[in-house]
Amino acid sequence: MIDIKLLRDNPNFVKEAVARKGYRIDVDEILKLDERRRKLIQEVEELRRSSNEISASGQETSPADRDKARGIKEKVKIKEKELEVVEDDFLGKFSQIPNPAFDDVAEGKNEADNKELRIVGKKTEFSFKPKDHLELSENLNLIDFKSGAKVAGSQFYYLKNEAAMLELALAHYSLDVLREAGFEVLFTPDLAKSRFYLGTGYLPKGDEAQTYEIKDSDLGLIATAEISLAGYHADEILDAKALPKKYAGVSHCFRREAGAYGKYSKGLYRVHQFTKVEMFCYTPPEASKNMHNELLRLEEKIFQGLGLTYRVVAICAGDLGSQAAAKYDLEAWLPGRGEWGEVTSTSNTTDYQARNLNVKYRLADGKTGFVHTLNGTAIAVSRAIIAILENYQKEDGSVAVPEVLHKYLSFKIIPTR
RNA sequence: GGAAGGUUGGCAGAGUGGUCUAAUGCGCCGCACUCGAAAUGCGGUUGGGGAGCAAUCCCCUCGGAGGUUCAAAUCCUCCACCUUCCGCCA
Repeated sequence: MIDIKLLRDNPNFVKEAVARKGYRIDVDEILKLDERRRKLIQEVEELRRSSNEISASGQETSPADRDKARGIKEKVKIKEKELEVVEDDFLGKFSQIPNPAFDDVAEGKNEADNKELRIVGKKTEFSFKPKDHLELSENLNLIDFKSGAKVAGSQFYYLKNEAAMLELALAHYSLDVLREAGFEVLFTPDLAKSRFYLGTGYLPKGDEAQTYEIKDSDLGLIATAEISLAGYHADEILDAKALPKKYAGVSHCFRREAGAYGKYSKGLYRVHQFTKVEMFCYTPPEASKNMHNELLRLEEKIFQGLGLTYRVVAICAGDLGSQAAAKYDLEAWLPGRGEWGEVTSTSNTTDYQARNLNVKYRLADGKTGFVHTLNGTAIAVSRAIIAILENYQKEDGSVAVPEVLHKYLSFKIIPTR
């Protein structure tokens, strides 16, 4: 959520920020609720004060005072109920106000208005007609969607043979890059309590349920390790000297992708389960912009290392979602479809997540404040596999393996069968 | 799955109904001493919220939610988590 003071002191800024992101929220209504809420708080507190006065005065209390205190308590109960209703209403609406986009984020309504910053590498050229990853993985016996569908449903799969080894190698490779960059490596839980999977991480526009929930429990399968890594320091006050904290979290990611059928819903591109190495950082507020650049730089380093062609896309205000103040995507060139496909995403969520999860830091003078949190994909393995298969395929149908992965694998080529 | 014991401020840890406005220690901040530092001494230091220009005042906060009482860290109920032991298991 945003800072409530920002809303009170500068409602017009908030209204503009909401409009820039394309959200429809009645800010004035929220302000009115806040006023009402504060008035009720004053009334409740005044009642409590007078009752405290009676019992905190000394030792035994007279029967008359006891009656009086009992009477006050009745009134408090009624007022508190009233306050609770207003408070819930207020909080529900207030927490929907999105994190304002930075000033330097481009205006725009949706994906179409995102801005290509640069292309790195050249679109792979072939002397033959390149196949898409579906055909390649079929021919090379790498992915079994049919059995995946039988056992778990459509858009589940078995990763087989060299592709399975490739998955491990890609994770290992990206972790080595991140360890060298000072990241602490964690395998996180693949499940989290609702407090963390709601509102923390991956939330699509719209209200479709995105998370798989565990029956009769408060747990859900995480859609990204961003959720488990953001929860890692929830309700903690971190020493300013210990910042920034940089984590590389490995997890499986589970997404229901409800209603997301379309052109690219076949194959590995959009699946219900995949492995991902996620970067997640906690920084002091003044350091988050630099860290965001650092995360983008690392994403590029990883993809450059793999020899893949990509472009960097700056996400416009209307496509940021509620949490991010700024966001960059990397899109890899996918010859099989002849288009760019999103492979990473890095966001600066400033103090928006930290306020929800109550993550603070303490300065040397004892003052505390909310940290900034940032996240970025190091490698979404399934999509990286698509990019490798489609870009490294050869005319005879075999696929070469990027050199940087050789040291993790016992093969340098995925041979034809 | 069974049994027992726990959860107190940044950390450790005392506190079993009434100045708890939470002892004490560590850490941290300020001041004094010092050329400077260490040591020492003195003072400060949970977090959140509300009123006020401010000084300041008030409310809440001892794992969470309810309850008993004029009064709850302390008593009762439920829940979560942690530790140890037994069983089972990779």
